[in-house]
Amino acid sequence: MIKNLVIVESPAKAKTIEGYLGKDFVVKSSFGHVRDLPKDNNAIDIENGFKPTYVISSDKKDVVAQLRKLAKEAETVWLASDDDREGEAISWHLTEALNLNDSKIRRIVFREITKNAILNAISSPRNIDMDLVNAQQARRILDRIVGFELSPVLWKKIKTGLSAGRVQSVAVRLVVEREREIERFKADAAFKITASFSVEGKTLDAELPTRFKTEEEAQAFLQKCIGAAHTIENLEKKPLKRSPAPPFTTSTLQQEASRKLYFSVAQTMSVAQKLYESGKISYMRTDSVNLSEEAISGAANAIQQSFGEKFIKTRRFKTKSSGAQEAHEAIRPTDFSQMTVSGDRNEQRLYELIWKRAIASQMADAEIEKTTATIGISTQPEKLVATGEVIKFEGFLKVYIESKDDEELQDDDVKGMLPPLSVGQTIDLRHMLATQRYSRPAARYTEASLVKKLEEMGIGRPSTYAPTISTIQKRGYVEKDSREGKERPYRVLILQKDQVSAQTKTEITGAEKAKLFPTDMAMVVNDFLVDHFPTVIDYSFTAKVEAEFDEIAQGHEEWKAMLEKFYEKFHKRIESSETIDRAAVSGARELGIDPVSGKKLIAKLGRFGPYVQLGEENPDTGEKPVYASLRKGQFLESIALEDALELFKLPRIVGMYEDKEMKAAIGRFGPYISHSSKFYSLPKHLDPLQVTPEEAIELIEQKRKADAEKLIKSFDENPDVQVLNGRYGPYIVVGKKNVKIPKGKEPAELTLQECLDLAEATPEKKGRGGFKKKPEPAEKKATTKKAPAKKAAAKPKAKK
DNA sequence: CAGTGAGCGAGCTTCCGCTTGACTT
Repeated sequence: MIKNLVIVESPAKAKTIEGYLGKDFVVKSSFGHVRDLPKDNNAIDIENGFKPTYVISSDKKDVVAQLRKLAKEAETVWLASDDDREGEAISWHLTEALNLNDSKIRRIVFREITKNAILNAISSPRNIDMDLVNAQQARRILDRIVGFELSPVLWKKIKTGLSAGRVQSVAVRLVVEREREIERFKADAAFKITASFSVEGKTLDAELPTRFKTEEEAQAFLQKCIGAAHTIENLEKKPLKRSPAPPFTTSTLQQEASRKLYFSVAQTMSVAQKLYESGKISYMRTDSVNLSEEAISGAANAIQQSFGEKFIKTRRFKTKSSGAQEAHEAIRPTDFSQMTVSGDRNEQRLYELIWKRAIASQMADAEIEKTTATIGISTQPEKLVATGEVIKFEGFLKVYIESKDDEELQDDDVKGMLPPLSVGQTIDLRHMLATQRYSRPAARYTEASLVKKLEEMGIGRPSTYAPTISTIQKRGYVEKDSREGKERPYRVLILQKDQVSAQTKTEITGAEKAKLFPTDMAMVVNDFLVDHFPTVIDYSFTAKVEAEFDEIAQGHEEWKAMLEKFYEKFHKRIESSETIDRAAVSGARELGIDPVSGKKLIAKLGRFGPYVQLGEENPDTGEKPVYASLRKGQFLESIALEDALELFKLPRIVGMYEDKEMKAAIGRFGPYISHSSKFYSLPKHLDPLQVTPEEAIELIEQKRKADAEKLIKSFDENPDVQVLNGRYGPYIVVGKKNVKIPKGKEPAELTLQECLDLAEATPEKKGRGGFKKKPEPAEKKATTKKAPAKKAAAKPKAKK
């Protein structure tokens, strides 16, 4: 018999809270939502006022059963899910799923996990706010309708398996539009003048505030500077203050961990999860920059201990993002006196980052003195400017400096101290440079900078940023990739010892590391959605519906009426999309005429990905077009005629070996040789266009030798079955399936039958993503070799 | 990692948001 059952969302939270409450309280977790719309297409009865059907999520059956049992025994059930829209809905779903009646339940909320906050909450329970619950239902149903009506349109018009949704489609759109912006971008160059002086053995660097458009102008300027005297005309000192950034939210943590530790957003979340579960940090999915009073005084104590009174300046930050629901604190250490933690290297590094950021947020401003020296040139009216900074008081800079994205970086970001100067002082020129500098296009998104952008637009939630980023990659819309840059020449003019000389140097431009690139599929799908469903893919769509959800939450609007209004227009668009011609959305583009054959070259997106087509079908002459797939790094929108023509040179027959052809081509994993249905990757030094038969044969024989060394056992009766030695120890291969060897079995003594049985007992790997699914007919033996293998088992499933 | 690129059309796919483990090739 228990007196009080408290239900929270997270098990780690439950553990902490149980410690705060007496033994009259049992604290359990719901592990998030326990009920949801079923996966099928009839979850919402649109005709009957969008009536939803809810089911207990399959992975929550046990949790709900356990909670139901405890709730039955308990006198009072305290529903303590998060203080936001989703949390309110979780509480409501719990009352439904656990059959709780109103007299037994109390709804309580708190926004920080501190003893005071919990006890306060217990002393002021309230009822479940049905307006807030309805706002959540409207959100859930709208997302389901958008996703489940839009995606099938894509299956019909573009490719099966594609997806669209309120959040992911906008994320893809951002990446697509950024790519096009970069594609359109034309860099313009200008000459920047810098000068280096010698002041009593020390160096003083200065710059001309204006730039010159042409080399001639820059040349003329340097010429005029020959023999000039340089004098300090003015010295100005200005005090500057810098303030620390607020403590981390999910999105800012992902950004900093990406910039400083090179973590992916998923990696950041999984490392943070471990820190949270071991009680070292507060909750990591939050949009709040707020710290509890207890945390602030904890930070102040730690600062006092390590740096002294002078460095303390407590602050209460306010959130800037409008969509924030602030159900939790900002991300912070649970114990500020712990500067480091145990755990693996990544946990330690992420913790340190969190500690520094949170501590710095409660530290004094940095005081800086900025000096600007103006340097006159006796032969010219133009002035050079040198700036330097001296830190007078470090303040928060002692522990933490926020990093910036590439696009925000300035060349002169790091400034040192100037040598001692006085007005009227003449200084010696070492050299003056006019360097050609190109403007840069907007930077491609990283995972983290895309999250930042989404958050600014109020799209997505802390719990979904990382999953959204991986969804758009899994669906084949976006690829995280690195590119080598290209060399670009630039001009430098040098004035030294009263002589002006010029030289051409080269710089690397356009190199990218772990950036997001849209695929051709993303381009085609995005254009289709923009054309036919402009509303839902509009950048302000989420903001608009959020405003309506707020109205519902306030009780000013009825949720069914809101959905009705939205659905009417949206569904009309879905219906009229039926008539769209498939061919019109293939992204076809004419590249030009092949100068050799005189045939037309077209690039388009097909069922198997982007390809180019040379020539056209002509029934009169019997002429047929030839096709070639685009390679990694090539795109429909940007591939040039000459690069496309190159594609037709591969695959190429290298020669014969054991009466079979050896073909060279480039595949998903790079260049390779194929021979008798087997593939052999080409090492870097072999070019698929140049590789000789001898080289190819050597490659095949080497690979065979290596494979033979891995082989433990094979069976003459069935060559599809082998026992091999792999990276993780011995395993069995049956056809294309890898099978684990159970403990206690000697790999060398396995019989064929044992292998087959083990393979049978191993479940199929359910991987999605590949477009090559070959469902085997269950009953009939289908051995038709020539027929396209597209027949699936015709086993009608009971529809519900 | 090939070859393919029309349309026929079985039966599959899909959303967002809240939470953790179970996976170990």
